[in-house]
Amino acid sequence: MDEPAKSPRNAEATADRIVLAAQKIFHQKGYDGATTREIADLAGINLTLINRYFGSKLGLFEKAVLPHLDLEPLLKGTPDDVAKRLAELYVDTGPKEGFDAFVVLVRSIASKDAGPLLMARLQDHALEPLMNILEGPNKLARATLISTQLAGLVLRFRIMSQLLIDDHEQAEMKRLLATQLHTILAAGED
Amino acid sequence: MDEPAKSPRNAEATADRIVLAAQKIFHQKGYDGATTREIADLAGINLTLINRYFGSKLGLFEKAVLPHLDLEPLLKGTPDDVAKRLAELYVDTGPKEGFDAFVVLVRSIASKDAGPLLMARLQDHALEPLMNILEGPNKLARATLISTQLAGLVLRFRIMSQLLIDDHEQAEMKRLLATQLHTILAAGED
DNA sequence: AGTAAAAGTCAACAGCCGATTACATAGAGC
DNA sequence: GCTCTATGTAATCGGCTGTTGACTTTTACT
Repeated sequence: MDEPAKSPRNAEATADRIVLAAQKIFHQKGYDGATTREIADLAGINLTLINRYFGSKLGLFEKAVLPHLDLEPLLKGTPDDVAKRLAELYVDTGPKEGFDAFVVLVRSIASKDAGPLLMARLQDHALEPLMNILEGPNKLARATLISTQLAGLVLRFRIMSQLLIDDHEQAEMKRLLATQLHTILAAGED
Repeated sequence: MDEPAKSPRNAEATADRIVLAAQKIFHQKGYDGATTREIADLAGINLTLINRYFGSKLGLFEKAVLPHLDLEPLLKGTPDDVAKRLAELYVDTGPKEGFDAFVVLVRSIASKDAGPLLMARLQDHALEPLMNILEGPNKLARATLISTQLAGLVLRFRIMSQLLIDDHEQAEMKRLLATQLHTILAAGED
């Protein structure tokens, strides 16, 4: 049960531990709810190292969370592929452990400090990629309706996840969602 | 531009002023971001009256916000009516002034104190009413997909509302959304 | 071995927050 | 007019937060 032998005086490794701990705490409590002391404790490092390595709490947030707020990796393939992948991924009643940047987004959107950063990032790395894979007319309207549906699903299944769901209902939900997404994604196809 | 002549020593009127101010501040900053001092200043009353009349900040939140978190009034009429009404209401790029309980919800969902109250209330006064107006099978799945879409739209148009939208795109969005909602709402009709 | 820089530690500051206690004032009923 | 109570005010407490400056320890290099 010894400590993991904290490799001696390695700045890079220390910064990594801080980032890992920050992701976990930001995920659980959002930006405002997270405290630098709690992050430091979880990382097993001294509080002041956060400011030394990242300048400020907000600087740490930018390094630990913002880069992972990106929808693009999920949008490869045909409209069919994308619709099924998103349905499978976002209708998920599984355990909520780990780190999810979109959960952090919803839990931090009201923050005076982190909110503006999140909105700008979402614009460039969620709505834009979504518009770029669409064919046909009304790209903005269609991309918006998809992104809002996904945002709502994050809220429902990854934040308000206490309400359990029957397996059959869950399967039906995935089917309905995939159909809904496909309708919008393929609206411009022949 | 005088003050509204604070009627002398009227407890009920004072409590009302506090509620009004609380709604405005909670709307703007969410539960954690709002401070009792700011609410008291806006209401033009002494800070301690909040605790006297409502017990605590959370008590004020329960009286000022929770009762307005109710989807039922919007669900009257035929599926056609409901779909068009929701599309018109939730795809709205208008000014974000006033008080909207669903905005408060999204901005407070991460709060350790207010979060649980909001989740319970949403379950009883949003998902339940939605399920009750549905005919046919898979009520939970369909009601969930509608509620998540609406939640996402709140986030997009009432919180991340800085991005303006072309009139044509907005009209198209309403049309698409109404179709989408109607498909789910009327899934059990003949 | 000696030195200088990097890495880590310690103590504390200044500010804000919700809540409480004790005190002052006005109004209603007799 | 007096008193009791409801209403409003002032001062402050204890706690938490992000951040900073001064100090100590380790590592790398000559």
